[in-house]
Amino acid sequence: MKGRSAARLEKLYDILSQGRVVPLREAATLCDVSEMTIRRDLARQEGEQQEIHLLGGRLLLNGSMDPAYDVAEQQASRYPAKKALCQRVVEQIEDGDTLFIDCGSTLIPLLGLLQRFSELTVVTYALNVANAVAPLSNVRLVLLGGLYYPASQSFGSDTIEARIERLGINKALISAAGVDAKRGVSCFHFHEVAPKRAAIATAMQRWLVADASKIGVVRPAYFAMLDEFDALFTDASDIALSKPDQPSC
Amino acid sequence: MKGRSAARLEKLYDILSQGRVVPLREAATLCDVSEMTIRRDLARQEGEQQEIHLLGGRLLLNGSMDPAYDVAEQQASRYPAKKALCQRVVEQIEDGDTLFIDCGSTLIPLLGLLQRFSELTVVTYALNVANAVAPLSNVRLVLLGGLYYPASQSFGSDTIEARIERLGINKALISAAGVDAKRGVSCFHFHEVAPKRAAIATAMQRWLVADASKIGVVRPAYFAMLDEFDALFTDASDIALSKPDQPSC
DNA sequence: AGTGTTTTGTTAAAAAAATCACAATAATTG
DNA sequence: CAATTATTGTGATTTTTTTAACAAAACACT
Repeated sequence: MKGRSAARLEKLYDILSQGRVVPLREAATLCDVSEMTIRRDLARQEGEQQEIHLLGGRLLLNGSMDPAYDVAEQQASRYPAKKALCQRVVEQIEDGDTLFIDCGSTLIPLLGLLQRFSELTVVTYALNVANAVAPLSNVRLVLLGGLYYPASQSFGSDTIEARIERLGINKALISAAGVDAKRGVSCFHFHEVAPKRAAIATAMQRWLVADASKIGVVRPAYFAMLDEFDALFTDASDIALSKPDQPSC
Repeated sequence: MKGRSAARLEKLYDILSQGRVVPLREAATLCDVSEMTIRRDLARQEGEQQEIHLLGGRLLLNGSMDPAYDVAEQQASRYPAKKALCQRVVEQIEDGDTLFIDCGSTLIPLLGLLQRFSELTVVTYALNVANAVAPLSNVRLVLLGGLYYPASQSFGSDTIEARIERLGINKALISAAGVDAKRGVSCFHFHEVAPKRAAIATAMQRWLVADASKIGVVRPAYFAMLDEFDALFTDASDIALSKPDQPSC
């Protein structure tokens, strides 16, 4: 029936699960069959869930092949501005810091820059942030869990405030979807309010990071006023800040 | 000089480091240049360290592209066995269930099979489980956070027990690294004991899922005895089970 | 502005990979 | 053992990806 095919797939899976990428040629030689047979084996498994993928004549295991990435599109908007912002932010981070990192796309470019430090702790409630930080061996990761909200790729819970307050956070890096000098700082999703407020309340330093497109904008959920922050990182120049003493760049 | 090119590479790197695979087309659109330019960018980086690879018209980050693999080291991951196990397990799952899903590789093949249900809730403390479940729109995801342990891709915390006990878990799917009829069920990492025990204590049904390679094996951390489970899913036949009344297959 | 350099886009050619169709082989069954 | 069925290999076809070459545009510098 499918014994032969399954046996080959198992063999290939075992090799691939060691983090290797195997050319189709090698796979065929290894299993002592033709390339066509391997192709057919791979097509057969497609019934359930695609496990082994054939990409450019090479077999690889990695999942998440779906090009259904809305994250990339979001990042496309004002990406250079966000990147530049993050570069300025990272200069203010010190070795050994415990950082609270907010959800959203603004702070994503920062995470790759954390490799330069020898030791850090990152606290977050966002799944994409956790995934970007998890491979970094120099960063201790604390993920605040709860119910998953796909729209913001983050978690919410009624105990998240209490859990954040137990953590010794040095610097809270807060992002926002809207920043208005008079009305305050806002975001899209209400479940984000609790963790943001808790981080602001607990952290020794609170930094607001928002590119120019957020300035003067108001979103559904207010979570803070501007003067609750110690610094505002932005590439906008036209906002009247009420804190001239702190480095607002 | 290399400002333009480097900026694009950085941008792509940031997107790719979120575990995505980006088609060359999309990359070109995203950077607002032609595909050829992206190709040239990628060729340029080859001087230093090969970071972004182009495979079959898709960009991916993963390293170890060298096909110089040792055939000799074929460690059996027993993937087909695990997959077959999971297929038997999924048959016992019902629509609307709230499932606790343990960490490790045993239960990973199950997650893709959850698409066939119309509505489920998955509770887990494993990052890889969360990532596999997050894209499923029919599954409500609850991730129990804490400090991240890379070795098991899971989280640990001193409050995880209390948080699990608040959840109404229908079926707890527990995996193990060792199953011994006399000595009990064990795992590698001590931080896994608390969530496992809490799930066993809370859940209405407890299922142990372990392939044959785990039977008769003992690992550092015991977390339960065999008779604490309502069912044992395994492909081994030689273990003397103490529960003949329940469906042990 | 004008020259030389670098960067980029377009086109065409080459190479590689994926698909298809059919023959050959091996396994299964009555 | 013959007949049927399933599985596999080979070669041709189509598609896609990669490479190469050249022209246009942007940039730097005098």
